[in-house]
Amino acid sequence: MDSSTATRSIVDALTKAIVEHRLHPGTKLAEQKLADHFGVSRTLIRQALFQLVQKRLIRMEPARGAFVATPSSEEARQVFAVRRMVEVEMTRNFVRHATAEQIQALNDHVAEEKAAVIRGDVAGRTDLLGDFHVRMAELMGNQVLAQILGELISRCALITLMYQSTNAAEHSAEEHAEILKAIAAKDEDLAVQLMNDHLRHVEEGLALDRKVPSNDIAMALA
Amino acid sequence: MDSSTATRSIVDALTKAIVEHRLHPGTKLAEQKLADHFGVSRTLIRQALFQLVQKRLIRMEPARGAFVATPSSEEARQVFAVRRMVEVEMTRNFVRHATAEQIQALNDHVAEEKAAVIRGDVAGRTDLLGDFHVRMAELMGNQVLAQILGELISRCALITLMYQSTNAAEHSAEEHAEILKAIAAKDEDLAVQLMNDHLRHVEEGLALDRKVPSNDIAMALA
DNA sequence: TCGACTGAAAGTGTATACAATTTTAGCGTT
DNA sequence: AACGCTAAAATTGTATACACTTTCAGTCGA
Repeated sequence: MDSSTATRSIVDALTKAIVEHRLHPGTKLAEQKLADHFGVSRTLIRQALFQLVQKRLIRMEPARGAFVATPSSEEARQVFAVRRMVEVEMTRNFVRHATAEQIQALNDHVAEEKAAVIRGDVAGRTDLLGDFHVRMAELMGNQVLAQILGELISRCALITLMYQSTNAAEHSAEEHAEILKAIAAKDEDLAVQLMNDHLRHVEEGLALDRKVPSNDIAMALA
Repeated sequence: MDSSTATRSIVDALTKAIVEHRLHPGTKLAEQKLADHFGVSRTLIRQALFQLVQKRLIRMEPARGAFVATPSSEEARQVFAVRRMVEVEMTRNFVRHATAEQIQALNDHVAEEKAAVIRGDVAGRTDLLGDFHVRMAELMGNQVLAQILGELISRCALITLMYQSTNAAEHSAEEHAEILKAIAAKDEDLAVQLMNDHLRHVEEGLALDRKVPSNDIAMALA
């Protein structure tokens, strides 16, 4: 394992804070402050920060410290391109092998999504919308897939915060339901197409061409 | 970046050693020995080890230390399943957008592979065969894809060492050439199919059902 | 008022110290 | 000879120390 679970729990806490938008892109993560907050030494904080660097949720600049990542629009496009590649094929395989129980599990999940939408629970909604995709991977019994997809979706949470324009995510729950209907009908091509469209819609809801608000004066005025 | 490049170079050195089979699955990686070898303190070694855990090339057991990973056959199957998902779609996209220069670059690469095969350079061959897939991702300009695929392929190097039965990898260079021919002909479906077959062949060349030589007595006698 | 300089404060990067756990070696008993 | 017990050695996990870099506040000069 991560060896000590202490480091793991710090990673999880920071990941959650970043994904749930309680820590904004660009925010400085001072080691001593984090150490005080978690009640441990900088040693463990550093271990956690290095892991977050690998998950691309933060970046570290030499001698300057750690900052919540600010993914470029180019990186955003690449992340979505990979998601489409992975999830299109995942959907195809899922349609082929899914049992009634697995489809029911996803159905329950979509019901939760809709409930969160109705009660206006934005944080819960965002969480659940991402989990839908990871859940599918888990139901296929592929942990490797689930983990990779989970990381891609974490990055999408950051991307969404930085570039969100329209609230196109509003329709995501409905699109999930549509996808699921096609899966239940064992309509492989339709399910794949709907998943592809869904991911395209999410990406199109972002303003990836917009100039991103930057702290870098020189760049902002270039 | 990784902050200090020191840690990075240790990670790279260990990764290389594991992927090139100079460190065998299950080998204990004692921190002080590594520290002495690299001429740094345990601090940097630990940072490197944690990164290798995330890359799934080693595992760490609480209070017992780090060991070169011994992926299970189940994990092996999952890694290959993900590779097929990713690479099938990658190939499809590559066929659609590849320029003549990009195809030529892959052609050159396959030529190198064949040269390595002919001169009997096993280490170089293995390296090049994996790079073919990463190279395609890079040529598409998708760094995110290239990185994920690179990690999957590192894991495959470990898997191959543990489960290799036939030397089916002998044919890989030829299969790469076939795939490339289909790409050059812009035959999307054929290229995709050949890539799928190729990955299936590599997986079939492994003895994933064979009992893996285990140090765990209890398990070996179960 | 603005800008450049300077020294203190804060922060990062690496090494070392030390408690806690595991491994190893030795010894006696059966 | 095989087994179990015990003490020493080695190893890990976390905290701390310290050198070096960056940041910031205040001061001086234009």
